[in-house]
Amino acid sequence: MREKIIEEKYCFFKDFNNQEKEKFFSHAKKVSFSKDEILFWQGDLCGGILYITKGTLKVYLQNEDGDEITLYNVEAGEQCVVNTSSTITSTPALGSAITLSDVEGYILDTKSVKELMKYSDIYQEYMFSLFALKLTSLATLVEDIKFKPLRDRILSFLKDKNKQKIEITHDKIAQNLGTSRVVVSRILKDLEEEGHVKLYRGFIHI
Amino acid sequence: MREKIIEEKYCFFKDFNNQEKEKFFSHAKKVSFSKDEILFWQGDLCGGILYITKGTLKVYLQNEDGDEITLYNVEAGEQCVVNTSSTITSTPALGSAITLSDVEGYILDTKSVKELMKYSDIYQEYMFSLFALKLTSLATLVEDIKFKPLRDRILSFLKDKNKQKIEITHDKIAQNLGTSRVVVSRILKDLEEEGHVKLYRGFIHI
DNA sequence: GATATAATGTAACCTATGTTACAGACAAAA
DNA sequence: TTTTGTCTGTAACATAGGTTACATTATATC
Repeated sequence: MREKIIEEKYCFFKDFNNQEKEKFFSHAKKVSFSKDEILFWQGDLCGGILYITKGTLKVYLQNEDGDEITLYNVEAGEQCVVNTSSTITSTPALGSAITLSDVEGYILDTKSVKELMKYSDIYQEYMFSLFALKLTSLATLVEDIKFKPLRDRILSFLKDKNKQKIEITHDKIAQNLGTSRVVVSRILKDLEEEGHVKLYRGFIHI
Repeated sequence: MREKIIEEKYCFFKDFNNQEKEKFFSHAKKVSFSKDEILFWQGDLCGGILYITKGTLKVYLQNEDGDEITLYNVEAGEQCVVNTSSTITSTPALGSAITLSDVEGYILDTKSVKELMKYSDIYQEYMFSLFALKLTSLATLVEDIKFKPLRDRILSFLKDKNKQKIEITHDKIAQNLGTSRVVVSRILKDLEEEGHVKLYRGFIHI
């Protein structure tokens, strides 16, 4: 049964009563995307909220020159705040979203989201905590970009993966942090010499 | 009658019915602060939301070295999202707030805020649109810091004031943008030579 | 294996921004 | 008027990060 996954992954679902669950599933539509698909562009209006059961997506900002910087990733059990914000206030998405892997999930359309919010205190509270959380993470991002040297940001980026072996290219890291590949390579080399990491083709060991 | 000011300044108040207004004013407490008072520090827990009827405050981030960067200002008729977020989710404030002038207003305590949110759809919707708005402004800030040259950020900063004569010191501008006074002076001089501004002691003409 | 493609290494360079240090100019207070 | 503090101007310098350009590997595909 598909629904099991949602119930396991999304914390607010555990607290839902049967009516709330019913309201959710009677309107949610099963969707799936393949890797590297754009879910929405900066400026688009989102018509619903995606609840991921499998896969990962990335939300990022882009300037005119095509330079980008990642705001955050979204995995199963998480809800994308840019998507949410655009959906419930009918405003343009402030960033773009792209799948980093094959993604499966359910989409709950705007109308149903609003109804469920009105009906369910639990759902509503979840929304607010989501906003609060992402607001904080954005503020932290501002602080990091402004005050942290790239070296530290790269190290944090790697350590946040919570893995020994991180499969990523220097180019991807550069994109995530909003800098260039050469700079990342240079700094990674330094970090290797200092013994913080060990570099291989396509992956990095901490 | 004091209440008039709130009703005029805050848009959600216009749509309130008498019961909603009653709920608000039966719990809101009149407060006033003098210039340069700290309302809360980064990390503090806010016990209520401030509704300003007079004056301006500034919300900013600070790193260990004391360097700071302004997130936004809040004026009469606006609600501070950092304050709001901390209050309704009982999480530490992600920035600090200081008054830029004498400030007057009403504080609605956490409990009353939550009750009013449950009771009033209008109030609730206002909250969400506030979050959405500030999320966007933070994302824009990230984009600006990362991709815009300081020159442009200074120009935008000045033009956003929507005045010919802007009374501000180079030092204040530097604090707002998270840079140093010398750099601001240098760039302002350039802007003056290009004919964009005219510099005086304590104020700037556009 | 041969070849093409992607990932990495590295050098040489440029520039915006930050830092330190000090001088002059103005304004308020005495 | 003198003094004191605040604001601005400017020079000289340091440096992190971005850019260009090209060589060198590793991996995948033929």
